[in-house]
Amino acid sequence: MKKDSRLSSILHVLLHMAHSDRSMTSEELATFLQTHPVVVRRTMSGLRELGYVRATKGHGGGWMLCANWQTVTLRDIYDAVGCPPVFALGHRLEEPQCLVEQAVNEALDDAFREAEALLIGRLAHVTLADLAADFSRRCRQRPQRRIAHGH
Amino acid sequence: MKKDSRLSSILHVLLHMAHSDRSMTSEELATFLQTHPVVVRRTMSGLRELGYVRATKGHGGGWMLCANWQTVTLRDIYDAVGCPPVFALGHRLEEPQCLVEQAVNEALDDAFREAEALLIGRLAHVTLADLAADFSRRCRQRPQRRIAHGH
DNA sequence: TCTTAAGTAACAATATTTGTTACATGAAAA
DNA sequence: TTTTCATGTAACAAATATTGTTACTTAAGA
Repeated sequence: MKKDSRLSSILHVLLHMAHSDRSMTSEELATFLQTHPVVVRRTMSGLRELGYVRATKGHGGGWMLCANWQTVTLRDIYDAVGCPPVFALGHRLEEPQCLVEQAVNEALDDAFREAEALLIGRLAHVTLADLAADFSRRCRQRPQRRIAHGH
Repeated sequence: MKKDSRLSSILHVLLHMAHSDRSMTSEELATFLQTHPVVVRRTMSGLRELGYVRATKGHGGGWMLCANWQTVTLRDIYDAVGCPPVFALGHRLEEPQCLVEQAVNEALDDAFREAEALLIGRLAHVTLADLAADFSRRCRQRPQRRIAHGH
């Protein structure tokens, strides 16, 4: 299954915007992501509606941050891009008639619910400022990662 | 992203097989899943290779359980179907050159790793016997779920 | 008025799971 | 021995979701 990279992409461009004092066009941001400007506008639209960024048209226009860097968390950004499904695993039917299938689904859903709660909770405890500080810290402490890093 | 339902499907048919004392054909199992017999053979092949089930050809043939119901866990079945990716969320690039993107990816991966470890750990603590017992318990304790259940 | 840049709809490309067909292999029954 | 049944597997089609692209509109500034 193709993975949804909108959260990762948006966080990437937000950090770049934080290091710029002027507005940046969709084309500039698309260069960071090696993608198409329309993809940037589409993905950023959720953040604009929630007031985390502002877009202006015409000469000198583009995208400006207006989120509170200290209070907005990765979970807020996850919500802003539309709360995409977390798991690639699922059920054949959501509301099966078969009792056996109901039992299997509920047993699996127990585990899925816990894992999702953990993940979202972790995202909710990282602010954009934390992420930026983490970026700076990584650069200072682990410069060797600039060359190559495993996955 | 389309969700992978192989784990759910396989557990479903395994529970049905547990309630049968004869071998069952791919066609019978496919009826439970409302799918095609070839899908059953394809998905079961991993379990066959690991010795959790045995398939016999010809008249009276089909699939027979030979897993230790007390020791084989949902995690073993997850492995048997090929350890499909857990998350629908991911990164645009796995090994980006951009330092910002590296920092974002690693921050997200920390959360993903924890959530995946929790999920897999939960699956590893549920044996097939547990699941069967849970099924029986659900039937006894919550018969109203037979009619409808939310999701 | 012209140029720049976002907003958006519509559609193509891409990737993954699922569904299907076709054919080979093997085992049991007739 | 031939027929029938059932799995094994490759190849391909269908369905679905994300990503990429084009075309056009709206709006702001030079």
